[in-house]
Amino acid sequence: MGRGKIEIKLIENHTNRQVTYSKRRNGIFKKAQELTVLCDAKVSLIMLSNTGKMHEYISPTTTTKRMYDDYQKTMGVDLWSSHYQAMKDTLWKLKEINNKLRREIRQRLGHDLNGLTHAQLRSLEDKMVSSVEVIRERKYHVLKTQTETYKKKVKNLEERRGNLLHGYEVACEDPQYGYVVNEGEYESAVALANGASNLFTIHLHQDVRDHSNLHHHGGSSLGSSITHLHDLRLA
Amino acid sequence: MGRGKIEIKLIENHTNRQVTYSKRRNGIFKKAQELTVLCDAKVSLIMLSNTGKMHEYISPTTTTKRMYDDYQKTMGVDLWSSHYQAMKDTLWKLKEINNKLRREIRQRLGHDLNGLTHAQLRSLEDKMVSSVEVIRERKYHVLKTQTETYKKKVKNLEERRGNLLHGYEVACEDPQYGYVVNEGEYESAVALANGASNLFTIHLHQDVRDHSNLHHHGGSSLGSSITHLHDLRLA
DNA sequence: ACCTATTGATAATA
DNA sequence: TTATTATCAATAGGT
Repeated sequence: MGRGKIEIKLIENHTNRQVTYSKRRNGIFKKAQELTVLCDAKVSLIMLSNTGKMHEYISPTTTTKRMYDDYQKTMGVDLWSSHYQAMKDTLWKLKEINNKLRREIRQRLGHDLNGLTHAQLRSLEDKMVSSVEVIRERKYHVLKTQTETYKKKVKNLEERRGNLLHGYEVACEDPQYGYVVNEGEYESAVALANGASNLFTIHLHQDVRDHSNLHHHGGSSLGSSITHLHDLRLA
Repeated sequence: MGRGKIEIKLIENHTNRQVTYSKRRNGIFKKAQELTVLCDAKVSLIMLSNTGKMHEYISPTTTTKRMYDDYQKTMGVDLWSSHYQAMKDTLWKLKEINNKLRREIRQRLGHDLNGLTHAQLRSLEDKMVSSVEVIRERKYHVLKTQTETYKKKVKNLEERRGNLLHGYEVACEDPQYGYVVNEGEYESAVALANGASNLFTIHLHQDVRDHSNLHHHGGSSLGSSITHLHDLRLA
């Protein structure tokens, strides 16, 4: 249909191909819309040109997602199963690991010991005892370090105070002054020492879907009677 | 186009509608195929009649899944994210919990203690010590129970043996006979006692996708030049 | 984009 | 369902 029949084979001329694509695409869109109305059918039509432009028609009575969901049901082949399966597997493995970890912790808390034999209990006890030893050592270490740090701070402050007093040659004998300075610095030191516990925080970050590279420009050369036409460009 | 132009509105006559659907459907399929060839385009066309019959055309150079994937990328909105999001969330939470559990275990093993303050270490130590106490008690309990079970077994066997000897009034003084019986039962008893540890097994089961309710019948009234046409019926 | 000769699609009918 | 065919619709090539 045209000024001469054409063979159904790739149109070599690039411009010609573009024009034909555009014309025929609109033709198919119109036919899809007519079928939707005439026969109460639901149509999902997605077209991707060789230049990367994407266009779709979807019947107003449905959505693209629903159409593909129906398609999946009908085909019996789960289009997304490959996506799903890996995730399901991961999920399952994580759950399994999780349960094992929980059990281990419970046992180390002294619960859930019913299933363990005497030998297992003995082994567990030994491990716990040696772990307690490590913890105890660490505790002493922390205590010692903290004390030393504090001592150093105090010593340093005393020195600074001495220098101050000496440098200005001020015979300020009021003991309250020095005391206040000391106390102030002491409070800071303690706050600093305790503040270290704030480091004990788990920092989490979640990857977020990238929504850039989306070019969506609507429009259609068809009449206003045709709605639900989307003109999209591949990123 | 036909013996008279028609308004684009629902065809009331059921039979007429069916006929028109069938004809126009094939027309669109043909045009989709022509577009694919002429313009090197990729087309995914899914049609669902009001009678529940589903038909699709997909360009030979691609697959329905790939078209849908591309479509999603272009739209930026992940159409199946609703399916996945819950799963993704669960996955993330599990990972988080997992990490916390691991950390807790490591700390209870005496590792990773660097971030803990003296107070935290002290608390951990106390918990561990009391847990060890529970484990120790359990250990003794198991030992005691096992011993008692064994004692009972032995006693029971001795009684049975006595009854046997007495019942048959056999003056079998051969000490090896009784010894053998005893030993055999002893082995069983020990095996039974140790066998309890086999109960310490986690039973796992995974749900499997249901693939029933699939009706797939191919075919198309178009010529052999049009391939990749599927005629499907909704389950 | 628009035009129009020509081919292609199809509504009515059998 | 399938075939025919008079008509209308789509479009190839040119502006």
